[in-house]
Amino acid sequence: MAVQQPARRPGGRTARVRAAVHQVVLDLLAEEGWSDLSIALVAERSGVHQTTIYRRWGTVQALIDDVITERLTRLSPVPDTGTLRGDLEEYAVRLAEDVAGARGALFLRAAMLGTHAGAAPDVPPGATSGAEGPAHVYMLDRGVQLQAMLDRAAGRGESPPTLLELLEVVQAPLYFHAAFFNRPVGADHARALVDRLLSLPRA
Amino acid sequence: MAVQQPARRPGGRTARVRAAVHQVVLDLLAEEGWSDLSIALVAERSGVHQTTIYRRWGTVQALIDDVITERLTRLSPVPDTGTLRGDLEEYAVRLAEDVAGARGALFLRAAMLGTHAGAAPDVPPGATSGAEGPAHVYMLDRGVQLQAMLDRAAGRGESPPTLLELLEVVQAPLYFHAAFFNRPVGADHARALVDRLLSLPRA
DNA sequence: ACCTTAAAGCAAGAAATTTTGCATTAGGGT
DNA sequence: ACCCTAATGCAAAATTTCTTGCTTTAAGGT
Repeated sequence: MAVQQPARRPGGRTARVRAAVHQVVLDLLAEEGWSDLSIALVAERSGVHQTTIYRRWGTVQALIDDVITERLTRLSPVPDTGTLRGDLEEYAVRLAEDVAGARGALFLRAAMLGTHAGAAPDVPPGATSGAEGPAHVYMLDRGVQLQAMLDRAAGRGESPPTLLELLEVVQAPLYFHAAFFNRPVGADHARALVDRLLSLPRA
Repeated sequence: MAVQQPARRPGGRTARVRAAVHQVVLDLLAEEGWSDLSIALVAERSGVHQTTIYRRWGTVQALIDDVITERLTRLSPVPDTGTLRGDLEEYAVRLAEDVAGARGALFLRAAMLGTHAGAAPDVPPGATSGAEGPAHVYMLDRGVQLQAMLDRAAGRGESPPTLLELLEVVQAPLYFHAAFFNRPVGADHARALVDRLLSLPRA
């Protein structure tokens, strides 16, 4: 028989506590700002004891990272409209919206910091593996999904750009706007980026 | 006669203290990581008393921001090679180098966080003015410099891209690579971005 | 050289943040 | 239903972070 695992219990109360804490973190990120987010505050608002938060997440950074990762991962799936341009435009416009609001910028900043140097002391699940983690986990997942979207287009006989081109021409500018300027990016501009992408010289 | 100013004294010792602190922050950012940077540590290493750091900068964030801003501002000036392509390529390659190294990524992250919600309690100079500061100060300065570079090209009869295009097509991707993937960006790739920029349809 | 006082140093204390040992609650398997 | 124990709650203590009042040092002007 296999080695007896410590028998985790992710259900019931644990799940509720997790949800409550996550919710409060999201609220606080949105309303307060960024630096006013302390474990003490989250504990008070959520009714979850400080000790629990310290034991489960360890640091504010790890907590934020957990929240952000879940949030980003559960973001609306990549579109499948039937045409390459349709998919790209929907993706770009949605990304622009997500990332534009005051909330989006916060998420971006948080994501940028996340999952790097210090991992939580107690939580093995998403533990940072290597020293120089190549990227934020979210990016990898999303990359795979986007590649699938491009592959679908190729399967239909269209000639899609590469994933790198998509990231560089559409995603990077949107992130850039959100991160360094607080100005929102309109749907029209997002579509202009897609135009630019589609008019790149095909390899 | 004018109102008697408090008569600042930025010289001598003050300057030395500032330099010492800045140097230590740079070292710590480079060697340790990001989260291990505490005022206590900076004080100990620099030989400057904690109290001084608290009074001059107030928070770690403000301190980092000050260091980063100075560092970025003093970055090599925008090039002036005599041709648009030359300027752009030199700029792109240098930016890629600056931003690529382990240090560059840290700077980027720090800059991204900097100058937003909480300003230092005691330091009027670079105080965050509005509620929703449009961008990092550095970005504005650099934007002006880059615009001048583009204007020079226009003055020579070349037809340069807009500043927005330059930022979106060259700068954003470079930042994106540095921020979300730790992979360095080679000079060749940087130049490819310039090619892409220059082959955009002219307005 | 000699004042004046901004800026830095120092030490004590206040206020947070984080840890720890034990009691209590409630999953989840039998 | 019952048991075992992971997960949480609780309170006290340890630790770190930040503030405050006062003293000392040294710019920078005369």
